[in-house]
Amino acid sequence: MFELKKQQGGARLGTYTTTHGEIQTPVFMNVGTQGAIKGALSAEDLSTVGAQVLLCNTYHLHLRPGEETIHSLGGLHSFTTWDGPILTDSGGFQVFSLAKLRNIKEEGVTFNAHTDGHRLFMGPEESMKIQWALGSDIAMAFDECVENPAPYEYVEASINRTYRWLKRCDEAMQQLKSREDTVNPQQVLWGINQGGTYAALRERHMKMIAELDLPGYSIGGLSVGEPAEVMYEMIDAVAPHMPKNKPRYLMGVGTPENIIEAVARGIDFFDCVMPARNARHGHVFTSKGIININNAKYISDSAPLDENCDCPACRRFSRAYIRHLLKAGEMLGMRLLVMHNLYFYNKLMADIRAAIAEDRFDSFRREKTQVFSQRI
RNA sequence: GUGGGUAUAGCUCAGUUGGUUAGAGCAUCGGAUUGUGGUUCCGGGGGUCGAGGGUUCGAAUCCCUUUACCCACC
Repeated sequence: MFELKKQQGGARLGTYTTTHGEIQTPVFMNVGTQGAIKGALSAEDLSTVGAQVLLCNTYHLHLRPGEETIHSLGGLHSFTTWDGPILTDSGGFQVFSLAKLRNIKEEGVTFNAHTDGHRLFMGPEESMKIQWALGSDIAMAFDECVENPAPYEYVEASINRTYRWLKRCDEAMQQLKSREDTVNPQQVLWGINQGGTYAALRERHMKMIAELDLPGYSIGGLSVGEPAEVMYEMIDAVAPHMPKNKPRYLMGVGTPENIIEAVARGIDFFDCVMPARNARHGHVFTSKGIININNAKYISDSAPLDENCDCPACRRFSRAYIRHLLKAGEMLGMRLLVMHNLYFYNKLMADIRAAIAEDRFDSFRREKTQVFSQRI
């Protein structure tokens, strides 16, 4: 399923094949938590911004409209009309980030829904059942994302539990896929590495889950408040123990600089809410650095957001117009900004792939990490 | 013309029996955001309290004069 085509230093160029199409890696997965990218983007717009993969969320879609509804309508691909690859997150992170009162036990987690506060339970079997019903191409394991910082003893106990949960996820998925009403028989399960900011625990846990021989592995629980350097150290600790011929996914990351640095350390898959969320607040990624379109200096700026960008917003509209739309609360302002930022991220990944293919990733890395991080 | 009312930040308004450096919301300006609760969070700037005079240790607050606007009546 995953073909590693080339390596330059730590950076990898590959192709991951699903029944809904090939994914060229390194890749950025576009986050559409509730089945759509926030900012009024449709499945059609996903193609426009160069998206290869859509990421949806088990927990949110379970709350509404419910996985049974989506299953009865033929699964997420049919429901959203996005015919490309879809990855579903397991809900593990949402339990950690959204739920206030959560009670973690061996069976799973009891917590309060963020929508109306009702008590609900989710464990490995529940998460797999939902993701199976949704019919995503890649299902993520139900894991525990521990807080940062967390005591060593707690994290150690947690990775053991997350390992047991992973085995239960694997078994549940095998059983479910034998059912006649399976929407996506080719659905696969990826495992998630945890271990907080303890390199030794990260490494130990990675070795444990690698033995299960799953078709993909991810690193979770990072970019939750720790410095970027610590995150890079954790990747360096884990990556050497990830199977070489399988995709590697760094969950929830990150800034353009974070992504370039992680690619250099051997990561193939990324996802992050940052381009979309920041866009909604006027924070724009450009080829020359970061701008805040809310700033007064753009009030009569006739230039596009990024003169080197070919996205629908930049091809046609001025900074002044988009700033006005955002200030005036017109939905189009948000939509154009989200489209631009996602186009930028997907283009960034295409540029990274080209750089690796042409043996110039090192210079690309040196040149771009600085530029993309600066404010202009 | 007569009577009544109002006047405090760009806007809408609080402001206790007169008592620290006159506040809020919105607007404005800037920042934050990392496996997304879609208008969020944090911070900054901005006032001759309509004007002038008086009382008082001290006035946005009390008194007088005046100006503008609003309402009612003639």
